[in-house]
Amino acid sequence: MEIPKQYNPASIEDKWYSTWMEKGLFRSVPDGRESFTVVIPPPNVTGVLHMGHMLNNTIQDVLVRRARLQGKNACWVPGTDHASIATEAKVVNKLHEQGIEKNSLSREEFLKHAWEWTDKHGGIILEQLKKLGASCDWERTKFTMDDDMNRAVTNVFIDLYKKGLVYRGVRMVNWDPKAQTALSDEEVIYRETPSRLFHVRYQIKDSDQTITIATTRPETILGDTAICVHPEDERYTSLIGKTVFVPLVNREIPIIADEYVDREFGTGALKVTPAHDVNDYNLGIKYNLPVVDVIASDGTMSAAAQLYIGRDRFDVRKQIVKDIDAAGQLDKIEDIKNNVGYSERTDAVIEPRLSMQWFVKMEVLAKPALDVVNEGKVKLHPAKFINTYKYWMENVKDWCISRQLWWGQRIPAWYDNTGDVVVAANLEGAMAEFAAKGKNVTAAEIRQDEDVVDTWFSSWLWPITVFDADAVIKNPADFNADLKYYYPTKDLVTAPEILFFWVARMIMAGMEYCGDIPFSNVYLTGIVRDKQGRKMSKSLGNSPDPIELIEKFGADGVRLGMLLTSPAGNDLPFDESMCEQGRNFSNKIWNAFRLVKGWTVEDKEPTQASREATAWFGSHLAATIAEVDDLFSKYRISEALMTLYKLTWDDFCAWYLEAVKPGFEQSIDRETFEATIGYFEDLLRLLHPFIPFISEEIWQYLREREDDNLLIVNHMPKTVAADAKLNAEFDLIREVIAAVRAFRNDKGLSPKEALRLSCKSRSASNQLPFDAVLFKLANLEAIDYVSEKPEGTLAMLVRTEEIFLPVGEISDPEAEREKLQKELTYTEGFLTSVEKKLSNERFVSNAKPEVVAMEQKKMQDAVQRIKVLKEQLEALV
RNA sequence: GGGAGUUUAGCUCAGCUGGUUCAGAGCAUCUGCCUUACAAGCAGAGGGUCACUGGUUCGAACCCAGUAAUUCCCA
Repeated sequence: MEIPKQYNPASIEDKWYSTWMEKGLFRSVPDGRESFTVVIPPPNVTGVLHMGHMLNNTIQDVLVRRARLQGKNACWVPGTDHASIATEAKVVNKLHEQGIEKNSLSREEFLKHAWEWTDKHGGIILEQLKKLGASCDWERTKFTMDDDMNRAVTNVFIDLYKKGLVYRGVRMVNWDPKAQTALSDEEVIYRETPSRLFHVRYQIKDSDQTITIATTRPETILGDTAICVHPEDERYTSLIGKTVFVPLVNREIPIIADEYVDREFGTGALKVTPAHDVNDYNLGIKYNLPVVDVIASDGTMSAAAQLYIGRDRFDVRKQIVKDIDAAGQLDKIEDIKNNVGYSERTDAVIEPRLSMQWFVKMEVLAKPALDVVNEGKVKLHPAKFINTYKYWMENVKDWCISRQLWWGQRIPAWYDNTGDVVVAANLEGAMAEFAAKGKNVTAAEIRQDEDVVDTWFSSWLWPITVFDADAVIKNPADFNADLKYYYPTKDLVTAPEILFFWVARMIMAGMEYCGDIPFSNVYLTGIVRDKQGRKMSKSLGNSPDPIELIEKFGADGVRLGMLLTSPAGNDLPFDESMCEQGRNFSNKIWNAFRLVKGWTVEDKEPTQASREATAWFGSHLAATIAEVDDLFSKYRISEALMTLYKLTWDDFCAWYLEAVKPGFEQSIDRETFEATIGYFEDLLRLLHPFIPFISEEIWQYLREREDDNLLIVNHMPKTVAADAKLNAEFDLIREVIAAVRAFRNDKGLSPKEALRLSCKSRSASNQLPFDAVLFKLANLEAIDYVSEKPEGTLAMLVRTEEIFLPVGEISDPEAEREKLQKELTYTEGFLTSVEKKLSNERFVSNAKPEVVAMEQKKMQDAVQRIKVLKEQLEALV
């Protein structure tokens, strides 16, 4: 079989993905094994794969594939999120392009369009995940707006309402007066806009004095209910507690003091308009101020304004300034720039507006969710996020769950003509509820709340409802078999920015509805950024297309590229060159495979070098596996990968294979060959979670395999005990070999020219370890054990081993002397510092005995080195 | 404005309980090699005021305080 020199991923990846699928190897059903469950953070149903998904899902796949190889019943549940705001906005835009406006459609008509859109674009992202190699159980694919998921949302809303945890309340929303709708924060665009800052004098009651405030929105003066100053602002302390008159309408309002006020801005006195500014609203709550709502939903002045009723707020802004000036209360006008919010959709200036919304009380729910993290039942990786989590949970605010949208689960609240409200799953239920209140209301008199719930109100149930959507109304004993088996899930992989929105709430829902945590570990990824450190986004166009990357570097290459330098919680400045490194690694393994595959095997005695290398690699492999296990247990996935990368590239390819490799056109003995294949298999097992495709491909051709012997469902290497002494000895020999190579490099000698190496610090009865490997890889013709430096050699020190290599004559003795002298000076300095330390009584009495012993060893080594260096210097003369 | 984090080689990051010759790894760079698996490669080398200032300690990249830069979350 002719194997190409370069690994070509394209055909291989599709082949293995279909094989795995056909054989149902991603499928999981409950059985007697330990479960290992991961639920995907559901991506937007109509979204396309971006680099953030790539990182996130690669990590999940690594964890899942590793668990599978550890013999666990691995179950990775995929799915998508209906993403109400994002999806609705996309549908609205698409309809707009077709000349259809949302407000010309009925709710039902609009939803029909939305479903069409969802059916057309939904699931693209899941298909893309397959290209990446994601080993999800696709038969379990869920959507947050599946019927059973909707049912769960309604049931939870009703349940929380009955428990008194859902209530209606007033909240400040971003109001678009043109579209007549509330907008989410994401839909408001802030732009620096030239504005004018008007300084207006308010008359103080029973006094000749006035107080001057500065405002960019003078029309809201009519809604003022207080003036606020900083309590330590000496200009105003005497005025605190007095009252002033609102200009033009002469309403009497108090002067209050709060540290919120910025003394530097404007005049240092702030008008407080709770109905039309978020900060003012909060001040209003704090000081129990009345709310005067002077702007109507269409942006005109309301009756409460008393003046200018029905006129647009911007006309009124001009007019009121004139009127205030006429009243002699306008102090001055400044030109400034300030940030004004505009509607993303209509470009109208956003008005903060109070409106009735649904809320979830969080305090009761947050408590257990905080406890399980504090107690370490749910672990965050990296742990630094615990601080943020705690801070948020201890200061948790009620959750506004209503959204003025149509795409999503409609709020199961029903109103009669009087505005009285009941909560029920459907109209019949609502009528029954009203009847229970003693009200006789007909179906025609009842209307359902127009709003839908926040998207997170469905996804906070995700780890429960993907298995048993009706669990939220069941006792744990009645949960279905899936939920009982798979819940709690093990690892959740997600981005830190949704730690609160999603992760915290899932923990709350899990505790509330299953009485147990939803997952044991939360792995928080970083944000994928471009080289300039900017977040990757569609609008910047700085995000590479993941599918193109996969085509260029192979899925394995891209997976490595994503993981090589992305420790948990750290941002990942993405660069294609990392995928290149990943691809190169694939190629390296491929060529190791080519080498091994090309060997002819014979029944004969192994060489001494092969025996030594085989013994060492077995022991080193064992040590590395232990190290990798430890790193995984700490979720240091990048480091685990780097450890395996070095094990494969350096230890296996550069050292082991070079040591056992037969000469040109020579055969290899069976024993070494079998050991090599075995080691190669172990490497593939270890690497499979990271590079599933190439590892499976090589696995199949490394030996004759039965049809169903696939690596994906094989097992992790059986661990043996590592021999630390052996490994340390090999490290020494590596250094000796490196020294010989460096010597050659330095002296311009060809690697083909065999050298005679002499060693002083050992004897024939105490030889260097691994001398056959040394002999082969350093290309020696002999190893002599000597008591004196042989003539015509150059001495070198490797740790405490003194070795000599022949040099016809030293080409540049001066440079040699300088080098030695430099090292001698350094070592003497080092010795001095160690001696100083050891003669310090406080060190000797305070430091741990091991540390002192270590220092003594250091001192002895240094003395020895100095002695050798001095001898070498003398020999130079 | 409130809170949390980060700052170590050109880049991305390790450095765990303060103590191994502790200042590390990968990539990049430089030098020499087309050495019969691999130039997507091999061998070797250089590269750091551990952000700054002060403190604690026998001893600080690590602990404490302050300063600066920067990122994120909430407002």
